[in-house]
Amino acid sequence: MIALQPGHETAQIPDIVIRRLPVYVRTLRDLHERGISSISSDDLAKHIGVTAAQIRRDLSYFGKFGKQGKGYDTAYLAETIASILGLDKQWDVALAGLGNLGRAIVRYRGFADESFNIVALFDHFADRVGQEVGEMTVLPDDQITKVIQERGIKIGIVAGPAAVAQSVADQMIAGGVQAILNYAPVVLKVPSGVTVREIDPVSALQSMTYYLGDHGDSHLDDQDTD
Amino acid sequence: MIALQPGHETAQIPDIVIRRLPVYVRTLRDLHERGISSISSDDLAKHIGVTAAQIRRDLSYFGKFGKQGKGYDTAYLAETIASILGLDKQWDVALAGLGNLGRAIVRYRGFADESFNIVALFDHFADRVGQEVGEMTVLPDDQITKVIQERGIKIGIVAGPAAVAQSVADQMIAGGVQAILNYAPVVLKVPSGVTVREIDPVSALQSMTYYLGDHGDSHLDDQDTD
DNA sequence: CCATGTGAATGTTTTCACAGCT
DNA sequence: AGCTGTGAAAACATTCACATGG
Repeated sequence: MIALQPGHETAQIPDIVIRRLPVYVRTLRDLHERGISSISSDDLAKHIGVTAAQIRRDLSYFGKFGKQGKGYDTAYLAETIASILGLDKQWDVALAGLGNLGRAIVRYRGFADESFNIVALFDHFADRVGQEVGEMTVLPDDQITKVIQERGIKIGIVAGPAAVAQSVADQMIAGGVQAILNYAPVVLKVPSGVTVREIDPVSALQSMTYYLGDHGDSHLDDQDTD
Repeated sequence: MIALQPGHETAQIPDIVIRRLPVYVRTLRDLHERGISSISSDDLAKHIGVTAAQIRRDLSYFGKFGKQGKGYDTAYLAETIASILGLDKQWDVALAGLGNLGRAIVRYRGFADESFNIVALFDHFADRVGQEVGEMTVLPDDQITKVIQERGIKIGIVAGPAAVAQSVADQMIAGGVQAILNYAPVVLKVPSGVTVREIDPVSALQSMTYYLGDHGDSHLDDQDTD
């Protein structure tokens, strides 16, 4: 993790800015891989589908990364933002809930490639405990707190049904988890100091149907980042 | 779909409000099922994890649904909002991309329960074409436009890899799709009139790691609805 | 001359606070 | 007495527009 530049350490950075940074990293890495070593905020904005002013403003919270008249070095900026986010290390992740969704998440290679290793699996239901998934053994819920604490895991994924999601989250937090990715269709209550992001495809679909009616025109090119 | 009350037909309602409505519907239906027939904005806010003023303001875009001194009728409000969103009918959905993720989505019962039926499957890769998934035959990409048009499908799910996502989306849109749920880690370019919501768990995780560093305190109980 | 970084302006969203209805 | 619905205020986010530096 790099040091922020002087005058930036204490600024309170809006969460909405933080949520856009991963998309910048992904896009900049892609540009770099395609042989583009430098890019203006204008061109980057076109790739991402936001405004150039927004990119410049977002970056200004962290320092000065561009060269006037030239633009940004794609490789340097990608790895600088990645470092600000803490993506220059691998993070251990615990996952609870091994139904269809949980298994698909364990099989998914995208997390490991992007700084996250799922290293512990839990399930509420006895018939799943002891099963092997992705070379790991599924443990019972009552071990969540202990295992997370022992291994120093800071990130949890909740993939089980709504009815057990809060209890699982509570046990993860008791073990020291400070970030939860929640796939359950329920709003988790967490103490301050814990960040939650919801993955809610059903709500996403249900909100889009509004624009399929005879209401107002749709006209949004929404770029939700979750 | 119910008629909006007079004076509300033409108001331009913020998308951020629309995106919160599914959570209101879900919570109100749950309260109703648990035998709670009436609730104040204050109590509803506590259940959802937002402020009471926000709920009242959000609802005010659509009409007056409460009884002063009493609160809201849970069943009535749930079905009224559902109707505003267009959830009082089932919507046909086309899905492209039948890797692990796509198969998990087809198997997932949550969509069908919440107004969405996946009725057509497509894949770019020849070895998946012709396979049976969830009692449907996987069709090749070059049939996307035709089948969507013939069946009048308005909603698409893009579950394939980033490299083919834009091309698949373009073909869906050519067939008449106006709403896309995008699981691919790429920003889709779509014409005005088409709504896109991103499902991006990797970005969600990557943004939370920011708060696990020695930056500012985490303090957010984020309620992302996508 | 080009494109950043940023004050200032604008636009949007949330919250306050209370008049008014039941 | 309790709680809604909503003007007005405050907070927040985006965009403009330009001085500045390479």
